[in-house]
Amino acid sequence: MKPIDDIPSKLLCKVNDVELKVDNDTDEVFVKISLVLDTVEVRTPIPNAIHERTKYFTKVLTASDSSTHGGFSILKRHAIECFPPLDMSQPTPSQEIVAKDLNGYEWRFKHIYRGTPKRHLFTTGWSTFATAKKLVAGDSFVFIRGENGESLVGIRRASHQQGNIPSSIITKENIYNGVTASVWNAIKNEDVITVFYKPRSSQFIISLEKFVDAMNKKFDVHSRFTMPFESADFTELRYSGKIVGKKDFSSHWKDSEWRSLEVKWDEAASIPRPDKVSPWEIEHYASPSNILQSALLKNKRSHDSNETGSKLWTHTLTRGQEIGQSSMTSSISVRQRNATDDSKSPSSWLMNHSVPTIPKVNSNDQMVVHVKEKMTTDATASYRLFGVDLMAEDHMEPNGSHQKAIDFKILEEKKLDQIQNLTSPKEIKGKQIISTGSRTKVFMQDRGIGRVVDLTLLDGYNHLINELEKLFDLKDELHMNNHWEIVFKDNEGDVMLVGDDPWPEFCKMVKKIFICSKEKVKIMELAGNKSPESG
Amino acid sequence: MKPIDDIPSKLLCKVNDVELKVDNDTDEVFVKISLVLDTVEVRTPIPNAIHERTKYFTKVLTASDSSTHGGFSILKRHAIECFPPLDMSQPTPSQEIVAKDLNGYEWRFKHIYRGTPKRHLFTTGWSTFATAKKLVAGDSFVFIRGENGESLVGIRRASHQQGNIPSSIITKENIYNGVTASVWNAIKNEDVITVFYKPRSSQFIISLEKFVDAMNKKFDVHSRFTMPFESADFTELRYSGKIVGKKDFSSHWKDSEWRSLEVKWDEAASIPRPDKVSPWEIEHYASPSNILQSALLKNKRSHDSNETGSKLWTHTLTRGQEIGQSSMTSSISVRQRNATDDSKSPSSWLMNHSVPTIPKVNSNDQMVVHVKEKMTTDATASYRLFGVDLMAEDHMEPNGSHQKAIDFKILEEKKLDQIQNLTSPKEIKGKQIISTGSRTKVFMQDRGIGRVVDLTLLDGYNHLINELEKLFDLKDELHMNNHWEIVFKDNEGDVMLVGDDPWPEFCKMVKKIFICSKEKVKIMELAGNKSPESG
DNA sequence: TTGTCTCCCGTGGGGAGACAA
DNA sequence: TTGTCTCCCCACGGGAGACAA
Repeated sequence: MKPIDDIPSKLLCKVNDVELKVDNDTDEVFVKISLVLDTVEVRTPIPNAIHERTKYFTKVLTASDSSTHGGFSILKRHAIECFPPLDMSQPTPSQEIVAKDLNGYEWRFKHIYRGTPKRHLFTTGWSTFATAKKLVAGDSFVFIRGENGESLVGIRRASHQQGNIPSSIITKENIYNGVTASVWNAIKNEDVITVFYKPRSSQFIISLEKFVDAMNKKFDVHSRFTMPFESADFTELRYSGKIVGKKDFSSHWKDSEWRSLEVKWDEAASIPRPDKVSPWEIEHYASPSNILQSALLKNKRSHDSNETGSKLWTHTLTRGQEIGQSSMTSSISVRQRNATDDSKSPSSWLMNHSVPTIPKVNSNDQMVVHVKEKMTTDATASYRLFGVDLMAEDHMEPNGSHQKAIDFKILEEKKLDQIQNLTSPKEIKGKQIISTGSRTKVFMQDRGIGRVVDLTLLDGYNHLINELEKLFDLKDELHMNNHWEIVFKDNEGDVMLVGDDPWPEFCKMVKKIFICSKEKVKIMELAGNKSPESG
Repeated sequence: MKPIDDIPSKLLCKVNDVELKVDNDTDEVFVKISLVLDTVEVRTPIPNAIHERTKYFTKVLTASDSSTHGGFSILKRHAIECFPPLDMSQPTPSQEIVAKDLNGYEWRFKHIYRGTPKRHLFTTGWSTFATAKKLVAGDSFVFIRGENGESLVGIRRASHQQGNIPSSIITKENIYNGVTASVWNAIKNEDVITVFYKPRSSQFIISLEKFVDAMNKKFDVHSRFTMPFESADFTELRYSGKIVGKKDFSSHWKDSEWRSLEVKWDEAASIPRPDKVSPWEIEHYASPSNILQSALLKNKRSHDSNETGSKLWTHTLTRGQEIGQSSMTSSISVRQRNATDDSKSPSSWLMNHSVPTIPKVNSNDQMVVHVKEKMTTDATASYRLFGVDLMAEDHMEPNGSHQKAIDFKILEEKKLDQIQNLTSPKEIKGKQIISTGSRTKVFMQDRGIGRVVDLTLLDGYNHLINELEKLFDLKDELHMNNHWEIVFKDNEGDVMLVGDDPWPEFCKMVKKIFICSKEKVKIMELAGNKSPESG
């Protein structure tokens, strides 16, 4: 039984059903998608209700908002747009705002207009909410005023924070076997394939349209491209690079285009970027007008091709790729966004801010269209669908105690699975060569976002420390040496103190650099809940 | 592909490896067991160390203990037995008690003797601990006084509290498929089968001896039996009942005895009981003298049958049964205990109270015997299988905690914990090593961060030891040689004691150096780990 | 001897205006 | 207009003896 040998690297599917879901613990949204192979008839579902224009606002939490002292500042225009008007004749007008979250729980906030100068605030009720949702500075608060009075609240976490902690008794191998076996069963029995899409982490379902487009583009070695990313504040960043290699990187999955393009980025970036990408993630490098044009074309076609839009390629995940590489590629919060993205449309807006709830998208179109709308919404928003995401383990560097649990997991799995051995030796070597000396990721404890240093531009440890202090705005803290420790993971996966090796040796073997506090953190759980700034 | 049809309902296996583990979040203990089908040869490990007498106590938390007001009352005899003596000449004698938990975290408690009448209390530090571990009334606190001053704390939760929450995106089908596929692969490839045993919830591994016994007992419909359970305060409860049905209840697994007996209980009970049981869970109803007799017989036989003791039946789990009923990890807390249980023997007491184990058996027997001895030790104590004291959820092992430290702590400590002892960036600057020659990594147990020594700059073992003491801030500890063992992995991957080879030879073959506690070395030998870093 | 209660008091945090970016 | 600070004050909870089981 080696189902992997008999499963093609991609499967043409139709969308059978889509369920929007919320993780009850984390408020993380995801979509459960049921797919059938394209040979099977798709059922025709009930038309959708009509989407109405919706008032809403979102605000990235400031340090004050998320601190334990006091409440939440509401921007004036947000208060006016989304809350019932206050009786301004009173000295300190106030009212109670009630709103439900994605789980259906009701939250009550005292909305008060006070202070000198006057401003809008949430006081009573806010800290309960912030504590319950474990909000920290940088996370976002979303408020949607319901037409019927039923308002909604939602959150969106800043950098990619920990999703689900995998049960410690479920190994990656197990999940992997489970997924492949499930897919195989679905193929054999013409059964549905149930998959999960998590925004910003799933990468295994691609809309057929997108896939075909990518195949037609014919990316060759040496050709230049751009790829959209998401910055810390959710805005789009676009980086350009050059394709330097093109092949099947997984021996298990022949003819898989998934991450088949090896790339070199033009410039350094503040966010981590993969060194292998899939054709559908990138665009040919073009002038802005070109981009606009191709966008328009694409938009047009998407309106015509309802049928194809409902079809998806399911990229079967590969052991070497997903399991082996996930730790490298994952923390990348890669949101591809198409230039055609109408970020002003309410539905896409909602998705972007993780308040998908309650499908208000309503059309009289048929299911295919309906699905397609939703899929497109997702696709437009992120261009990545899906995955049984072997997820949490993906995001290994960021902060917090949870993260640590995951780190252990990874280490453990490495030990068990000998992951390194599963990927082809060539691949490993190639990767080392590419990552050596040019771009090295740096992570700092309690900072969710990784940075990158180019060691080839530095001439020694002192220089490196200067650079790190600059990157993380540490002034002289690292040189002062009373709080931080600098360590690195080497090419053998060991974590070593920075400074023991000669500089050139260090540059050759360093994979990632970490800055950690020296302080013994006794209570990991508690420490993990505090915001970096307040702690 | 329907592997389920081709996997027998039970597999005869030998124990290949056992790893004690702790869930970092919950302090829940579990064991990772690697099994090989009985056809494969089992390797022969080194005999076991001697278990020493250990002082410990456990206390079920009262409402006052777990309330947010005030501290923790310590019974007088516990304080006297387990804490250093207080200076009773003072008006309110007090001291600080330091102890590590299974994760290696240190907890500090103020132990004070005060009030009228005088009593022993934990004050400062207790509430932090109780909060962090999320203790509630009814949970238990465990304290073990280490011989070397390194005391240990642990917890044991009262009723079966929820263990790992399965990730919302991993379906039961997926796990099920994963498990069956993994087992199938192991069968086909004669590979190891890795399973996880969780005390009080796993029921799929049974010692061969126990299984054969059960088969010989021939339980028939209408025959009466007793079955042991565990009450809320961890004491044994024994309920009797009658067998009312007997058949394969799972259509998937033919000839499976697993939960093949439908039963009716004699009386109502305060704890949930299953209505289907497996033959090895129950005993024929008998008078106490009969029980004693059969116990003696069994004990005798167990000494004769070294070979069979190391074999296990792995009951392949079935969809309806495992996935459905045990909900992945937790369910009815069925503790089998044999009437022969000598609950006065220290080991059984320890196990029952979640303080374990280290098999006190030392023998010069071979692996099979060794494994078997472990099994028998456990079996004698509780008749519950596996490994080294799996009884309690928070089972702790004085030496075992180190083991855990390794599995779970490595990265964490690397990042946060024990960093303080290490060199600082300042030191780094002045300490640039010129030689690019021989750099050898050194790792110390419970220190996450590796260091490097240059052996070419050293002229012998003594020098090396000096250097190691410097690197890890050990003063004279290595020379004192009462706690640490220095070992190395050589160019053939073997782990050897440092000092046996001539210095130049050593320099030629050493790959990595490890500093381990002597205890840990023993554990490694016991568990058969191949290198300190993995264990 | 030890579980619970009540009293005492310090800390932390929610709510307010001040102030400055 | 809105983010941060500081001040104020109260509630919560840790530490103590009282008291009773």
